[in-house]
Amino acid sequence: MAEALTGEAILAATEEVLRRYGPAKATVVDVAKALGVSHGSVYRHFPTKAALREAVTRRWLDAIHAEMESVLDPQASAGDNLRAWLQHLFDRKRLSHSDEPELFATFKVLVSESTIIPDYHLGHLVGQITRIIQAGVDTHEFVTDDVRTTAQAVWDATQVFHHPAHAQEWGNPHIQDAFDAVVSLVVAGLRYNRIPSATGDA
Amino acid sequence: MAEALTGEAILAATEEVLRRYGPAKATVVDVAKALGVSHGSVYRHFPTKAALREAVTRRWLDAIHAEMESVLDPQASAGDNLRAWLQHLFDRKRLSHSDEPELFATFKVLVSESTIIPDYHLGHLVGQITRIIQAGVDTHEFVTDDVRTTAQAVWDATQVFHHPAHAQEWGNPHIQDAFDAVVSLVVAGLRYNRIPSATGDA
DNA sequence: GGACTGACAGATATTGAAATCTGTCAGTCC
DNA sequence: GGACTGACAGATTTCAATATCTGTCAGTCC
Repeated sequence: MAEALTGEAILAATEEVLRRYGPAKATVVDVAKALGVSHGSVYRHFPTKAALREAVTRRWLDAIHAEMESVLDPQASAGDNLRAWLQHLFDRKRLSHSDEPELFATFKVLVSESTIIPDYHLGHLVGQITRIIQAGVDTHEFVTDDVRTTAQAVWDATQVFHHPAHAQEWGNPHIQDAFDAVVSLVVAGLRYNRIPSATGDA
Repeated sequence: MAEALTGEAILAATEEVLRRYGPAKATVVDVAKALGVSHGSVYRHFPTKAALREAVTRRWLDAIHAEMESVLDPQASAGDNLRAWLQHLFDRKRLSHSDEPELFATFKVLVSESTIIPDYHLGHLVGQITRIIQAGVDTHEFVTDDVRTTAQAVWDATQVFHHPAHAQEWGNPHIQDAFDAVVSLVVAGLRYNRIPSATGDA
């Protein structure tokens, strides 16, 4: 009858069902209904409901990763790049939270229920920060013993501005000031930062 | 018959009931039963169940505040004081989370269900950080335009190590390294940090 | 013959009736 | 007369019956 059922079509339908019903109520039966097929057919493309949800989540995160990649400007200083990158991530998350709260909550649940997805997301974004900092070290704008560890520290220090657990604080009218203060502190720290090693030397 | 029923006795009994039953199951009737009185008597001392819970929480937080105060060493440098203070807060929360997970979860719920308690706790601890940083500014160890804002930034940047939403990450074997990296970055930043003002001047 | 269906077993979620809890207050007891 | 009791109304929670969902697979249909 209609075109063959593809994984892509199932992902799109799943996203729509998640958007409409939310993560708690969206069922595989709903997805099948939306596609006009039996739910058994969905299991022909995805082994479990969890795998289906994970595939949708990964697709969504990949879009963010690509978008973040595009923020970087090879001409700009590392400090400016880092600030712009963090600002863009914060704006992206904050807007998503305020403008489409249900979708934001949906992906918050989807990300938290997987064990590998958070590592995937974190690894990718910390990798981008690592590259920004490495560029800064190359031009002697930044100083650090261990770029990777420092990148993780930048990520950790800015958790309040991207971790969904802190989303309610993003509505605070002074949140941009708080963001600027943290980023200034972090960027100032990158200009001369040594991580204490086990062999001594504070 | 027995001694008169005091607010203090009710608070102690409430803490015990919370410890035993958890925040979801602990009832005012349980507290009254533990004290051998009718639950109406409890309402003679606390207007609502919420007020009772809040009083217990405040007592618990006040103990932490006093303990944190005692960490400060007037002889030490501001950097060392800040590092020790943050380390102590982190250790305190991490130990509480691993050694008495139910009690930790209980107070996490109690703190989150109040509107004024989190502000109270945050205001007090950021106040302590403010004093540490001010001492550093006085000795020219630290540089900052706005001590209070910078103190808030230090608090925000270290949220991963004290906000209960991140408690699950505290079990990670490398968490102390992550802590050291963030604190080093922050302390390095304090040595020269200017918060961008609305009038320009990056 | 390979994509799809639909009935099925066990697991999970929903529902509403019954039980418990919160907060009040007239009354008891020293 | 002031601290305490206990019965009460309305709100919330519990629990078990009922319905729905997940994942499987033998069978259907182009």
